[in-house]
Amino acid sequence: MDDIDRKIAALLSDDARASLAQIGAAVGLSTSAVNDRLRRLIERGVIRRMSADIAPEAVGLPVTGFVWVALAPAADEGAFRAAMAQLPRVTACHHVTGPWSYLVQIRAASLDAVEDFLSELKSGGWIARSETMLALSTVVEPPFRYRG
Amino acid sequence: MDDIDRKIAALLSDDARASLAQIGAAVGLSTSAVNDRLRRLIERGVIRRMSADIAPEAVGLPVTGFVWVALAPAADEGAFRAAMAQLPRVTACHHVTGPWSYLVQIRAASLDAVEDFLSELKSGGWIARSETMLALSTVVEPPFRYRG
DNA sequence: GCCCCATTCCGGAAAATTTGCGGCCGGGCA
DNA sequence: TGCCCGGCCGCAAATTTTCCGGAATGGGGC
Repeated sequence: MDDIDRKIAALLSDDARASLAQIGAAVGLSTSAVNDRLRRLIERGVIRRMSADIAPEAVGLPVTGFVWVALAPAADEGAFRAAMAQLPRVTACHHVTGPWSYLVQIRAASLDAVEDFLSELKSGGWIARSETMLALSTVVEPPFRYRG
Repeated sequence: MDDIDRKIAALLSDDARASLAQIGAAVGLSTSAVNDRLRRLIERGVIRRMSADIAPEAVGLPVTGFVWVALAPAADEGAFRAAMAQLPRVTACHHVTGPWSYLVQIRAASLDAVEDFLSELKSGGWIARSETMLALSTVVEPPFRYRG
C-alpha cells in the first residue's frame, strides 16, 4: 500500500474502466506491473468491487430520506441489521453515537414509498421512536448502487 | 429505459467489470446489442460513472462522521456548497428538512481529523451551530470513492 | 393496405485490452 | 560473494470491445 497503490485506487475510483495502459502511463509503470498491483489490491480487499454509479432519478428513485431510529428495547438488533442489509432501498445504515441508535438512509420512488418504509419498520416491532428528514437538494453524493 | 436496461444497470452496479458477453447471457442479448444499450445508458446519464469501491480503512480513513449544520445567517450558501463539493473527505452533503440545514458526511483518519474539519467549518464563518455524530459500526454503506 | 422511418437487433472482422508467462534487476541477508 | 525474493518488464495468446452493414420490428401517415 504505497503511493502508487493509492494513486491507482484513486484513478479507478474516478474511472473503473481506465485501461491498464492508461493507469500505467499515469503512475509510470507497465501494464503488467499495474495488473499485478490491481490483482493484489483486489485480493487484499482494498478494492471491494467495481460498481456502476446509477442516476437514481433515472430508475425512478428521486427521493432521498434519512431516518433516525431508536430501537425498541426488546428488538432483536441482529435481525434489524440483517433486514436493513437486505433491503435494496436502504443505501446506508450506521449505528451512531448520540440520542438515536441508528441512522438509516433510503432511496424511494415517492413520499408514499417513504411512508411505506416507515410503516414496515414500525409493524416489524423494531423501533421505539423515529424521526425522518428528507433531502431537498444534494451537493455531494456517493455512487448509487442500483440493486433492482 | 425498459426492464432490460434496468437489469443491465443492476448487473453493472454489482460488477462493473462484467463483460458484454456475460451481460448478454444474463439478459438474453448479443454482445453488440448490450454494447448499444450500454452506450445509450451512459449517453443519457443513467450510468453516471464506473467507480472502484475502496475500503476506507485500507487507505487510512477508518472514521465516519455525520455533521448536522445550521448555516450562519450571513453565510454564502453557494460558496459553502462549492467548498463541500471540493473537499475529498466529504462523502455526502445534502440540504435537508428539519431543524438543521445541511447534513454533511465525512471520512476521516482519526477523531482529531474530525475535529480539524469542524474547526475549518467554524473558522470559515459558515456555520451558526452544528452537531456531530460518529458511526460506531456500519451495516450498509454505499461505495466509497477515494479522491486522494 | 402500403410505404417509410426510426429503433434495435445481429453476426463478423478489426482494434484494443487483458492475461499469463519467462526473464531481468536490485535489495536484503548470511 | 552468492542466494533469494519481490516487483518490474516485454512479449504473445486469449479475451473483450468496437465498429461496421444488413435484417427484423413497430408505429405513423397516406
